[in-house]
Amino acid sequence: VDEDPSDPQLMRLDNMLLAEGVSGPEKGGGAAAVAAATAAVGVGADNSIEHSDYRAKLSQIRQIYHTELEKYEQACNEFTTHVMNLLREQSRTRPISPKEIERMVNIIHRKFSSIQMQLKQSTCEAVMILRSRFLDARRKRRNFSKQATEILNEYFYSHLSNPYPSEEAKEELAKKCAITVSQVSNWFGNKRIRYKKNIGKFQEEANLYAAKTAVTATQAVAAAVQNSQTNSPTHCFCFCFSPCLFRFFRFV
DNA sequence: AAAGATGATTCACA
DNA sequence: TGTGAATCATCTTT
Repeated sequence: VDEDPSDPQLMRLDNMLLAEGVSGPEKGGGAAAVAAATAAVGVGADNSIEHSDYRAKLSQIRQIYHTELEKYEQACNEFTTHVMNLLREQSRTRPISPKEIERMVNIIHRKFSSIQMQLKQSTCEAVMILRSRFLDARRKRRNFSKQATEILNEYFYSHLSNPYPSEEAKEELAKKCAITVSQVSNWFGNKRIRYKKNIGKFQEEANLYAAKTAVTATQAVAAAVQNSQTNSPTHCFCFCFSPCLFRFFRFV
């Protein structure tokens, strides 16, 4: 897919989350984080997500991740100082070595970092869910506008002898039709094969578009004729033998 | 609901 | 790598 929907922001978040190696699933704990993160992936009843919607939800997830992370950080610090205070109190009744304190702090930090890992994992999952739903939504087929098909058909039937638009032509068509270049490519791919399979079925359409382009060509000729009366007459000759006109006269 | 139309995807090939 | 062909999935028409 050349129009990759993967948002650079999303990739950054993914990479950030995955780079540190998310640990294996540890059940229990971090449930609140999972709930918070996945809650951000709510979708409409029709299960479709607009691009802006998608971005909004993505930043929502990111925000949840960061606030949760901050909360854990704070909780970790608070708990550590709490334990330190307890140890200090205990030191009045029994001797406590610095090594024991260090060990305690280590245990606490390990515990909290494992919780943070779970947070990362659940955020990752939430992003994945969001992304897959977004992709599903994009997968949904929607017909092009009438105007767009008109433009595409005009090109197709006026280039019937070689209906292979160049990359530049595709880009221009895409721009005119407000679709992507790959959609233009798809359209032409489908059109060529379907036209070839049943030329008879498309005859009417072909005539229609040949006539349509002929009319514009005729108008151009008329303009050229008028122009040639005041300027050089060579232009008129060129217009008269345009392929569109030629085809038009063959059909009618 | 069935049939037809149409945009997208997949795969093979030159 | 662009294309043809087959096919899928969804939209539109009947």
